[in-house]
Amino acid sequence: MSEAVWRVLAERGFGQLTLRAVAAAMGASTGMLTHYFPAKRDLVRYAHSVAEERTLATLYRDIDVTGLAALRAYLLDVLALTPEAVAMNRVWVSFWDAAIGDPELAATETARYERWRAKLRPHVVAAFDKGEIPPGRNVDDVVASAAALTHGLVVQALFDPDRFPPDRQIQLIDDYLRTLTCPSTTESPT
Amino acid sequence: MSEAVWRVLAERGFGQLTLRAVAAAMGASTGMLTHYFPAKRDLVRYAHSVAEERTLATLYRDIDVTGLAALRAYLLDVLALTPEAVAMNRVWVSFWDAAIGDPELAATETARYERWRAKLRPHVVAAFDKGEIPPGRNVDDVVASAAALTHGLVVQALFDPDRFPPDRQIQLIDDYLRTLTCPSTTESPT
DNA sequence: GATGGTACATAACAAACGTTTGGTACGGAG
DNA sequence: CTCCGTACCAAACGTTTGTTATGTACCATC
Repeated sequence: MSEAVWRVLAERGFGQLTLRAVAAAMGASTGMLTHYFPAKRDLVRYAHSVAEERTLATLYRDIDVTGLAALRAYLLDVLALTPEAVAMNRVWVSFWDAAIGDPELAATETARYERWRAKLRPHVVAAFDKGEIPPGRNVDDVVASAAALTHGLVVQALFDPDRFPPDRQIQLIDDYLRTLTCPSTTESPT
Repeated sequence: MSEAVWRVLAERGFGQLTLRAVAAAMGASTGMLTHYFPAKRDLVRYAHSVAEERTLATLYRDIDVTGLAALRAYLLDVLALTPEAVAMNRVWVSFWDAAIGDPELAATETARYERWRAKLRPHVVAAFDKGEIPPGRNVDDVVASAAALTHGLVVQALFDPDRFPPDRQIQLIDDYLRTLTCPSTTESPT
Protein backbone atom coordinates (compact mmCIF):
# COMPACT_ATOMS: atom_id res chain seq x y z
CA MET A 1 0.00 0.00 0.00
CA SER A 2 2.53 2.59 1.15
CA GLU A 3 4.84 1.32 -1.57
CA ALA A 4 2.24 1.95 -4.28
CA VAL A 5 1.47 5.40 -2.92
CA TRP A 6 5.14 6.27 -2.87
CA ARG A 7 5.61 5.08 -6.42
CA VAL A 8 2.82 7.34 -7.64
CA LEU A 9 4.16 10.18 -5.54
CA ALA A 10 7.67 9.83 -6.90
CA GLU A 11 6.52 9.51 -10.50
CA ARG A 12 3.81 12.13 -10.64
CA GLY A 13 3.93 14.25 -7.49
CA PHE A 14 1.26 15.28 -5.03
CA GLY A 15 -0.78 17.21 -7.55
CA GLN A 16 -1.16 14.16 -9.76
CA LEU A 17 -1.80 11.75 -6.91
CA THR A 18 -5.04 10.17 -8.06
CA LEU A 19 -7.15 7.33 -6.75
CA ARG A 20 -6.93 5.48 -10.03
CA ALA A 21 -3.18 5.88 -10.27
CA VAL A 22 -2.67 4.43 -6.80
CA ALA A 23 -5.15 1.65 -7.50
CA ALA A 24 -3.36 0.79 -10.73
CA ALA A 25 0.02 0.87 -8.96
CA MET A 26 -1.13 -1.83 -6.58
CA GLY A 27 -3.25 -3.75 -9.07
CA ALA A 28 -6.45 -3.04 -7.23
CA SER A 29 -9.68 -1.16 -7.84
CA THR A 30 -10.68 2.33 -6.82
CA GLY A 31 -13.41 0.79 -4.70
CA MET A 32 -10.80 -0.79 -2.46
CA LEU A 33 -9.12 2.57 -1.94
CA THR A 34 -12.37 4.26 -0.97
CA HIS A 35 -12.88 1.43 1.46
CA TYR A 36 -9.77 2.50 3.33
CA PHE A 37 -9.87 6.19 2.45
CA PRO A 38 -13.47 7.47 2.51
CA ALA A 39 -12.41 10.66 0.79
CA LYS A 40 -9.52 11.85 -1.33
CA ARG A 41 -8.38 14.06 1.49
CA ASP A 42 -7.68 10.96 3.55
CA LEU A 43 -5.53 9.50 0.81
CA VAL A 44 -3.57 12.73 0.56
CA ARG A 45 -3.02 12.74 4.29
CA TYR A 46 -1.82 9.16 4.13
CA ALA A 47 0.46 9.98 1.21
CA HIS A 48 1.89 12.81 3.27
CA SER A 49 2.61 10.44 6.13
CA VAL A 50 4.24 8.01 3.72
CA ALA A 51 6.48 10.73 2.37
CA GLU A 52 7.35 11.92 5.85
CA GLU A 53 8.11 8.37 6.97
CA ARG A 54 10.45 7.87 4.05
CA THR A 55 12.10 11.18 4.77
CA LEU A 56 12.63 10.37 8.41
CA ALA A 57 13.92 6.91 7.55
CA THR A 58 16.80 8.42 5.61
CA LEU A 59 17.19 11.37 7.94
CA TYR A 60 16.96 10.07 11.45
CA ARG A 61 20.10 8.04 11.35
CA ASP A 62 22.50 8.34 14.20
CA ILE A 63 25.55 10.43 13.78
CA ASP A 64 28.80 10.13 15.69
CA VAL A 65 29.82 13.73 15.40
CA THR A 66 28.67 16.90 17.11
CA GLY A 67 28.43 20.59 16.47
CA LEU A 68 29.06 21.90 13.00
CA ALA A 69 29.99 18.46 11.69
CA ALA A 70 26.62 17.10 12.80
CA LEU A 71 24.83 20.06 11.26
CA ARG A 72 26.70 19.38 8.05
CA ALA A 73 25.73 15.72 8.09
CA TYR A 74 22.05 16.49 8.52
CA LEU A 75 22.04 19.17 5.86
CA LEU A 76 23.76 16.81 3.43
CA ASP A 77 21.02 14.25 4.04
CA VAL A 78 18.52 16.71 2.62
CA LEU A 79 20.44 17.65 -0.50
CA ALA A 80 19.65 16.14 -3.88
CA LEU A 81 22.81 14.05 -3.95
CA THR A 82 21.35 10.70 -5.05
CA PRO A 83 18.53 9.74 -7.42
CA GLU A 84 16.47 8.74 -4.38
CA ALA A 85 17.08 12.09 -2.73
CA VAL A 86 16.15 13.84 -5.96
CA ALA A 87 12.86 11.93 -6.07
CA MET A 88 12.28 12.77 -2.44
CA ASN A 89 12.84 16.46 -3.02
CA ARG A 90 10.64 16.49 -6.08
CA VAL A 91 7.87 15.03 -3.98
CA TRP A 92 8.28 17.68 -1.31
CA VAL A 93 8.34 20.53 -3.81
CA SER A 94 5.12 19.19 -5.31
CA PHE A 95 3.74 19.05 -1.79
CA TRP A 96 4.52 22.74 -1.36
CA ASP A 97 2.19 23.48 -4.22
CA ALA A 98 -0.57 21.32 -2.81
CA ALA A 99 -0.08 22.83 0.64
CA ILE A 100 -0.28 26.41 -0.61
CA GLY A 101 -3.86 25.86 -1.69
CA ASP A 102 -4.93 23.81 1.32
CA PRO A 103 -4.75 25.38 4.79
CA GLU A 104 -4.65 22.00 6.50
CA LEU A 105 -1.71 20.80 4.43
CA ALA A 106 -0.06 24.17 4.88
CA ALA A 107 -0.25 23.70 8.64
CA THR A 108 1.40 20.30 8.42
CA GLU A 109 4.17 21.77 6.30
CA THR A 110 4.66 24.56 8.81
CA ALA A 111 4.97 21.92 11.51
CA ARG A 112 7.35 19.87 9.40
CA TYR A 113 9.61 22.88 9.01
CA GLU A 114 9.51 23.44 12.75
CA ARG A 115 10.51 19.84 13.37
CA TRP A 116 13.36 20.09 10.90
CA ARG A 117 14.71 23.26 12.49
CA ALA A 118 14.24 21.75 15.93
CA LYS A 119 16.35 18.81 14.82
CA LEU A 120 19.10 21.06 13.53
CA ARG A 121 19.02 23.39 16.48
CA PRO A 122 20.89 21.36 19.14
CA HIS A 123 23.83 20.96 16.80
CA VAL A 124 23.98 24.67 16.21
CA VAL A 125 23.86 25.15 19.97
CA ALA A 126 26.69 22.64 20.31
CA ALA A 127 28.65 24.50 17.67
CA PHE A 128 28.25 27.67 19.71
CA ASP A 129 29.30 25.82 22.87
CA LYS A 130 32.33 24.33 21.19
CA GLY A 131 33.28 27.75 19.92
CA GLU A 132 32.95 26.67 16.31
CA ILE A 133 30.60 29.56 15.81
CA PRO A 134 31.72 32.76 17.49
CA PRO A 135 29.13 34.33 19.77
CA GLY A 136 27.08 37.26 18.61
CA ARG A 137 24.55 35.56 16.38
CA ASN A 138 21.12 34.29 17.27
CA VAL A 139 20.83 30.51 17.38
CA ASP A 140 17.45 30.34 15.68
CA ASP A 141 18.60 32.67 12.95
CA VAL A 142 21.54 30.44 12.17
CA VAL A 143 19.24 27.43 12.09
CA ALA A 144 16.75 29.17 9.82
CA SER A 145 19.41 30.37 7.41
CA ALA A 146 21.04 26.94 7.27
CA ALA A 147 17.66 25.42 6.43
CA ALA A 148 17.01 28.15 3.89
CA LEU A 149 20.33 27.74 2.14
CA THR A 150 19.85 23.99 1.95
CA HIS A 151 16.35 24.07 0.52
CA GLY A 152 17.26 26.87 -1.86
CA LEU A 153 20.13 24.73 -3.05
CA VAL A 154 17.80 21.78 -3.46
CA VAL A 155 15.47 23.72 -5.73
CA GLN A 156 18.29 25.01 -7.90
CA ALA A 157 19.79 21.54 -8.11
CA LEU A 158 16.42 20.10 -9.07
CA PHE A 159 16.17 22.40 -12.07
CA ASP A 160 19.82 22.45 -13.01
CA PRO A 161 21.45 19.17 -12.00
CA ASP A 162 24.29 19.77 -14.46
CA ARG A 163 25.25 23.06 -12.86
CA PHE A 164 24.69 21.72 -9.35
CA PRO A 165 26.24 18.26 -9.22
CA PRO A 166 26.55 16.58 -5.82
CA ASP A 167 30.08 17.75 -5.15
CA ARG A 168 29.20 21.38 -5.80
CA GLN A 169 26.15 21.17 -3.56
CA ILE A 170 28.36 19.81 -0.81
CA GLN A 171 30.96 22.44 -1.45
CA LEU A 172 28.39 25.22 -1.21
CA ILE A 173 27.19 23.85 2.11
CA ASP A 174 30.77 23.67 3.30
CA ASP A 175 31.43 27.21 2.17
CA TYR A 176 28.43 28.35 4.14
CA LEU A 177 29.49 26.46 7.25
CA ARG A 178 32.94 27.98 6.96
CA THR A 179 31.53 31.47 6.94
CA LEU A 180 29.75 30.62 10.17
CA THR A 181 33.09 30.05 11.84
CA CYS A 182 34.33 33.55 11.39
CA PRO A 183 33.59 36.33 13.82
CA SER A 184 30.66 38.57 13.01
CA THR A 185 31.98 41.93 11.99
CA THR A 186 29.54 44.77 12.03
CA GLU A 187 31.90 47.23 10.43
CA SER A 188 33.20 46.88 6.91
CA PRO A 189 36.94 46.64 6.29
CA THR A 190 38.92 49.82 5.67
CA MET B 1 -6.18 39.35 -20.76
CA SER B 2 -2.90 39.27 -18.86
CA GLU B 3 -4.72 40.75 -15.92
CA ALA B 4 -7.26 37.93 -15.85
CA VAL B 5 -4.55 35.29 -16.20
CA TRP B 6 -2.62 36.84 -13.36
CA ARG B 7 -5.69 36.95 -11.14
CA VAL B 8 -6.29 33.23 -11.64
CA LEU B 9 -2.60 32.54 -11.15
CA ALA B 10 -2.46 34.48 -7.90
CA GLU B 11 -5.65 32.94 -6.56
CA ARG B 12 -5.20 29.35 -7.58
CA GLY B 13 -1.67 28.79 -8.81
CA PHE B 14 -0.32 27.18 -11.93
CA GLY B 15 -1.77 23.76 -11.20
CA GLN B 16 -5.29 25.14 -11.03
CA LEU B 17 -4.92 27.41 -14.01
CA THR B 18 -7.89 26.34 -16.09
CA LEU B 19 -9.41 27.59 -19.29
CA ARG B 20 -12.78 28.16 -17.68
CA ALA B 21 -11.30 29.99 -14.71
CA VAL B 22 -9.47 32.39 -16.99
CA ALA B 23 -12.53 32.80 -19.20
CA ALA B 24 -14.67 33.57 -16.16
CA ALA B 25 -12.08 36.02 -14.84
CA MET B 26 -12.37 38.06 -18.01
CA GLY B 27 -16.08 37.52 -18.57
CA ALA B 28 -15.57 35.63 -21.79
CA SER B 29 -16.10 32.13 -23.11
CA THR B 30 -13.72 29.22 -23.39
CA GLY B 31 -14.15 29.43 -27.14
CA MET B 32 -12.45 32.81 -27.15
CA LEU B 33 -9.49 31.40 -25.24
CA THR B 34 -9.05 28.52 -27.63
CA HIS B 35 -9.13 31.06 -30.39
CA TYR B 36 -5.99 32.66 -29.00
CA PHE B 37 -4.52 29.56 -27.37
CA PRO B 38 -5.09 26.51 -29.56
CA ALA B 39 -4.02 24.22 -26.72
CA LYS B 40 -3.75 24.42 -22.97
CA ARG B 41 0.00 24.32 -23.26
CA ASP B 42 -0.11 27.66 -25.02
CA LEU B 43 -2.12 29.21 -22.23
CA VAL B 44 0.35 27.89 -19.67
CA ARG B 45 3.21 29.34 -21.66
CA TYR B 46 1.45 32.67 -21.80
CA ALA B 47 0.72 32.53 -18.08
CA HIS B 48 4.39 31.90 -17.51
CA SER B 49 5.30 34.95 -19.55
CA VAL B 50 2.75 37.00 -17.60
CA ALA B 51 4.26 35.91 -14.31
CA GLU B 52 7.76 36.61 -15.55
CA GLU B 53 6.75 40.02 -16.82
CA ARG B 54 5.26 40.91 -13.44
CA THR B 55 8.35 39.65 -11.73
CA LEU B 56 10.66 41.69 -13.90
CA ALA B 57 8.48 44.76 -13.49
CA THR B 58 9.08 44.76 -9.76
CA LEU B 59 12.63 43.51 -10.04
CA TYR B 60 14.26 45.41 -12.84
CA ARG B 61 14.18 48.75 -11.16
CA ASP B 62 17.27 50.87 -11.17
CA ILE B 63 19.38 51.01 -8.10
CA ASP B 64 21.77 53.75 -7.09
CA VAL B 65 24.08 51.57 -5.08
CA THR B 66 26.76 49.06 -6.02
CA GLY B 67 28.39 45.95 -4.65
CA LEU B 68 26.93 44.31 -1.60
CA ALA B 69 24.32 47.00 -1.16
CA ALA B 70 23.04 46.36 -4.67
CA LEU B 71 23.02 42.61 -4.06
CA ARG B 72 21.04 43.25 -0.92
CA ALA B 73 18.52 45.42 -2.75
CA TYR B 74 17.92 42.78 -5.41
CA LEU B 75 17.59 39.96 -2.91
CA LEU B 76 15.12 42.00 -0.88
CA ASP B 77 13.02 42.47 -3.99
CA VAL B 78 12.52 38.72 -4.13
CA LEU B 79 11.58 38.20 -0.50
CA ALA B 80 7.97 37.82 0.63
CA LEU B 81 7.88 41.23 2.26
CA THR B 82 4.58 42.52 0.90
CA PRO B 83 1.27 40.85 0.10
CA GLU B 84 2.04 41.28 -3.59
CA ALA B 85 5.44 39.66 -3.18
CA VAL B 86 3.81 36.81 -1.24
CA ALA B 87 1.37 36.24 -4.08
CA MET B 88 4.22 36.38 -6.55
CA ASN B 89 6.21 33.78 -4.66
CA ARG B 90 3.21 31.51 -4.27
CA VAL B 91 2.80 31.61 -8.01
CA TRP B 92 6.42 30.66 -8.59
CA VAL B 93 6.36 27.83 -6.09
CA SER B 94 3.28 26.46 -7.81
CA PHE B 95 5.18 26.80 -11.07
CA TRP B 96 7.97 24.65 -9.67
CA ASP B 97 5.50 21.84 -9.29
CA ALA B 98 4.17 22.26 -12.81
CA ALA B 99 7.70 22.47 -14.19
CA ILE B 100 8.87 19.33 -12.44
CA GLY B 101 6.42 17.27 -14.48
CA ASP B 102 6.97 19.07 -17.78
CA PRO B 103 10.45 19.09 -19.36
CA GLU B 104 9.67 22.18 -21.42
CA LEU B 105 8.59 24.18 -18.39
CA ALA B 106 11.54 22.82 -16.46
CA ALA B 107 13.85 24.20 -19.12
CA THR B 108 12.29 27.63 -18.84
CA GLU B 109 12.72 27.54 -15.08
CA THR B 110 16.34 26.54 -15.48
CA ALA B 111 16.80 29.51 -17.77
CA ARG B 112 14.98 31.79 -15.36
CA TYR B 113 17.36 30.79 -12.59
CA GLU B 114 20.31 31.46 -14.85
CA ARG B 115 18.98 34.91 -15.64
CA TRP B 116 18.46 35.68 -11.98
CA ARG B 117 21.96 34.61 -11.05
CA ALA B 118 23.35 36.51 -14.04
CA LYS B 119 21.62 39.60 -12.74
CA LEU B 120 23.07 39.19 -9.26
CA ARG B 121 26.53 38.31 -10.50
CA PRO B 122 27.90 41.75 -11.47
CA HIS B 123 27.12 43.07 -8.02
CA VAL B 124 28.97 40.21 -6.40
CA VAL B 125 31.88 40.96 -8.72
CA ALA B 126 31.69 44.60 -7.69
CA ALA B 127 31.66 43.57 -4.05
CA PHE B 128 34.85 41.62 -4.65
CA ASP B 129 36.38 44.58 -6.47
CA LYS B 130 35.45 46.98 -3.70
CA GLY B 131 36.92 44.59 -1.17
CA GLU B 132 33.60 44.09 0.55
CA ILE B 133 34.08 40.38 0.07
CA PRO B 134 37.59 39.19 0.79
CA PRO B 135 39.16 37.19 -2.03
CA GLY B 136 39.29 33.42 -1.86
CA ARG B 137 35.76 32.51 -2.76
CA ASN B 138 34.35 31.69 -6.15
CA VAL B 139 32.07 34.37 -7.58
CA ASP B 140 29.49 31.96 -8.96
CA ASP B 141 29.37 30.07 -5.71
CA VAL B 142 28.59 33.25 -3.79
CA VAL B 143 25.88 34.08 -6.30
CA ALA B 144 24.35 30.60 -6.10
CA SER B 145 24.36 30.54 -2.32
CA ALA B 146 22.83 34.02 -2.13
CA ALA B 147 20.06 32.90 -4.46
CA ALA B 148 19.64 29.69 -2.48
CA LEU B 149 19.40 31.44 0.86
CA THR B 150 16.85 33.88 -0.51
CA HIS B 151 14.57 31.30 -2.07
CA GLY B 152 14.89 29.03 0.95
CA LEU B 153 13.85 31.96 3.08
CA VAL B 154 10.93 32.66 0.78
CA VAL B 155 9.58 29.13 1.16
CA GLN B 156 9.87 29.17 4.93
CA ALA B 157 8.22 32.59 5.07
CA LEU B 158 5.43 31.36 2.83
CA PHE B 159 4.56 28.59 5.27
CA ASP B 160 5.29 30.44 8.48
CA PRO B 161 4.69 34.15 7.99
CA ASP B 162 4.36 34.65 11.74
CA ARG B 163 7.80 33.27 12.41
CA PHE B 164 9.28 34.99 9.38
CA PRO B 165 7.91 38.53 9.35
CA PRO B 166 9.45 41.00 6.88
CA ASP B 167 11.93 42.44 9.34
CA ARG B 168 13.30 39.03 10.24
CA GLN B 169 13.63 38.04 6.60
CA ILE B 170 15.61 41.22 6.00
CA GLN B 171 17.69 40.61 9.06
CA LEU B 172 18.54 37.08 7.93
CA ILE B 173 19.66 38.40 4.56
CA ASP B 174 21.74 41.05 6.30
CA ASP B 175 23.28 38.44 8.58
CA TYR B 176 24.22 36.42 5.54
CA LEU B 177 25.71 39.40 3.74
CA ARG B 178 27.70 40.25 6.86
CA THR B 179 29.25 36.79 6.93
CA LEU B 180 30.36 37.37 3.35
CA THR B 181 32.46 40.28 4.52
CA CYS B 182 34.72 38.28 6.76
CA PRO B 183 37.81 36.51 5.54
CA SER B 184 37.44 32.85 4.68
CA THR B 185 39.24 30.83 7.30
CA THR B 186 40.02 27.28 6.43
CA GLU B 187 41.21 26.37 9.89
CA SER B 188 38.95 26.37 12.92
CA PRO B 189 39.96 28.50 15.92
CA THR B 190 42.11 26.36 18.20
C1' DG C 1 -23.11 44.83 -52.37
C1' DA C 2 -20.84 40.25 -52.31
C1' DT C 3 -16.83 37.82 -50.08
C1' DG C 4 -13.76 36.26 -46.75
C1' DG C 5 -11.15 36.32 -42.77
C1' DT C 6 -11.09 37.71 -37.85
C1' DA C 7 -13.22 37.52 -33.29
C1' DC C 8 -15.97 35.76 -30.67
C1' DA C 9 -20.32 32.70 -28.37
C1' DT C 10 -22.75 28.42 -27.68
C1' DA C 11 -22.77 23.85 -27.29
C1' DA C 12 -21.32 19.49 -27.37
C1' DC C 13 -17.47 16.03 -26.85
C1' DA C 14 -14.44 12.46 -24.73
C1' DA C 15 -11.55 11.81 -20.95
C1' DA C 16 -10.37 11.87 -16.12
C1' DC C 17 -11.56 12.81 -11.73
C1' DG C 18 -13.80 11.72 -6.82
C1' DT C 19 -17.57 9.41 -5.21
C1' DT C 20 -21.54 6.14 -4.80
C1' DT C 21 -23.91 1.89 -5.44
C1' DG C 22 -24.76 -3.06 -5.72
C1' DG C 23 -22.92 -7.17 -5.34
C1' DT C 24 -19.61 -11.12 -4.18
C1' DA C 25 -16.45 -13.76 -1.41
C1' DC C 26 -15.15 -15.10 3.00
C1' DG C 27 -14.18 -15.96 7.73
C1' DG C 28 -15.45 -15.98 12.56
C1' DA C 29 -19.68 -15.99 16.11
C1' DG C 30 -23.87 -17.77 17.49
C1' DC D 1 -25.78 -24.06 9.22
C1' DT D 2 -26.79 -19.38 9.57
C1' DC D 3 -25.64 -14.79 10.15
C1' DC D 4 -23.00 -10.72 9.74
C1' DG D 5 -19.30 -7.65 9.30
C1' DT D 6 -15.04 -7.10 6.75
C1' DA D 7 -12.72 -6.79 2.34
C1' DC D 8 -12.95 -6.19 -1.84
C1' DC D 9 -14.62 -5.66 -7.29
C1' DA D 10 -17.16 -3.86 -11.20
C1' DA D 11 -19.82 -0.45 -12.82
C1' DA D 12 -21.91 3.68 -12.93
C1' DC D 13 -22.76 8.66 -11.52
C1' DG D 14 -22.03 13.61 -11.68
C1' DT D 15 -18.55 17.04 -12.25
C1' DT D 16 -14.67 19.19 -14.24
C1' DT D 17 -11.24 19.16 -17.46
C1' DG D 18 -9.29 20.24 -22.46
C1' DT D 19 -10.85 20.16 -26.97
C1' DT D 20 -13.77 20.53 -31.04
C1' DA D 21 -17.78 21.79 -34.01
C1' DT D 22 -21.05 24.97 -35.54
C1' DG D 23 -22.82 29.43 -35.93
C1' DT D 24 -22.77 34.49 -36.03
C1' DA D 25 -21.57 39.10 -35.89
C1' DC D 26 -18.23 42.36 -37.80
C1' DC D 27 -14.99 44.74 -40.74
C1' DA D 28 -12.07 45.24 -44.67
C1' DT D 29 -11.47 44.41 -49.48
C1' DC D 30 -12.74 43.92 -54.16
